[in-house]
Amino acid sequence: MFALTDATGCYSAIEKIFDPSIRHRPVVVLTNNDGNICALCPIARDLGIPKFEPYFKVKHLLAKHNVVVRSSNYELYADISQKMMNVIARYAQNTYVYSIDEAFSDFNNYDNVIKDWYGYGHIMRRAVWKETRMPVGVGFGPTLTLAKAANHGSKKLPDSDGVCVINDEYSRKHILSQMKLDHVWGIGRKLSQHLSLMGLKTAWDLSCQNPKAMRKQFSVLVERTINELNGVPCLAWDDVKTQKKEIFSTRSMGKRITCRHQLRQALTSHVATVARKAFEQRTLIKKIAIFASSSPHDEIFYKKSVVAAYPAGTNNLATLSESIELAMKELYREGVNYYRAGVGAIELVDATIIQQDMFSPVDTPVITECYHDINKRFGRGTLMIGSEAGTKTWSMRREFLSPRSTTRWSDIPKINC
DNA sequence: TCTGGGGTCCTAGGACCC
DNA sequence: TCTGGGGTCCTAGGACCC
Repeated sequence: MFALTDATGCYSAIEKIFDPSIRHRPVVVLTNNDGNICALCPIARDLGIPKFEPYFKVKHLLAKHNVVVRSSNYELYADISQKMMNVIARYAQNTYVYSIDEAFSDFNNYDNVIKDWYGYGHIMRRAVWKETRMPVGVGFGPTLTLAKAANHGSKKLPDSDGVCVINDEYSRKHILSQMKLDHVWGIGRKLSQHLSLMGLKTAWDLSCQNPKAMRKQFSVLVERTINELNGVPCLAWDDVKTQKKEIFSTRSMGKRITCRHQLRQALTSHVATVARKAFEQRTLIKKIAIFASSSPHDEIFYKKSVVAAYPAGTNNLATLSESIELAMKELYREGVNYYRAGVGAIELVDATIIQQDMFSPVDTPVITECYHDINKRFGRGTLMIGSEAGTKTWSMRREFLSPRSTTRWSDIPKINC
């Protein structure tokens, strides 16, 4: 048996933890740069506020309903998420954190021990609430896809109270036949359009299709999904956390960049982020892509990307920054209003097994290690590449940022008696 | 007249996830 | 005026190998 535990309106729920005055009010959270709405609390959802709408388009609607608006506060969310995951991890032999607000639990050896999954789900749910004040839904199923479906049911079904279990034919049909096709894990917009043309409407309809025939018509992914919906496991997760195969850092600008110096500053700060993440997971970079563009909503869309290669692999920030300098020659055009820029490591190799190259200079890892060590001890930005220094006038807009209550001494909550 | 059969690696693009 | 930021996997097609 597997379980999926998932927070309800995660970001908006976290905003409510440290601000009791908004607990009974509708709350929405915006994406980076205050662009779109990316999370709503149940009260806001019931008011009919749309998700993934540009903020400027729904501003009037939010004002009308007196909705509380917050900017994304990832520092706070990441910390609360970790606390939540620690509680969840206590209740199964294996846990896999799938995203910031959801985790799979593996109960393979518990089948003879736990008789009442429904009751067990409520124990987990109460523990998370008591220790972190996060509301979660729990779904149980014999495959990961069915656990996902049950979790969906735990929030959407009218007769559910936060826990849903698929453990027999009756419960499987009951939940799948009330679940829309595009809510199935692995079925996105395009596929559900195709499938609905074939007359399929619900997850149950999909599960009744012939997997082999669907593989021919679509792909192996659809075949797997159908099998999973029928209780035949096809998906698994790795026991150990695997290294990332790509690492990207990219942002849109709070204020457009037009000058060369600022674009270089933004790119240098992105490459520093990528280098740090690569170092943390102990990989070397063999190829990076450096890119910059105007906004796709602009009349003339400018987009350019440059790839730099390091045959021997590197995580040396100075080496990487030199590539930024070179790329600038190709990326920068006078008169372009840069809206977005970023850097992505697109080829990574394990740093613990290094293939030497006769023709490339050998990196001195000591400097890189010291650099990261100092920044870790004294805070990010203590050391940086020169071209990153200075005021970042383009940095993202976060007008409605809440305090980082659990990670900054200056933001610690105060209680006035 | 008839022109093999098996494989790998790479890339671009698309679809999906949160 | 103002529209997120990450990731993964699969497929098809081309180049190349013996």
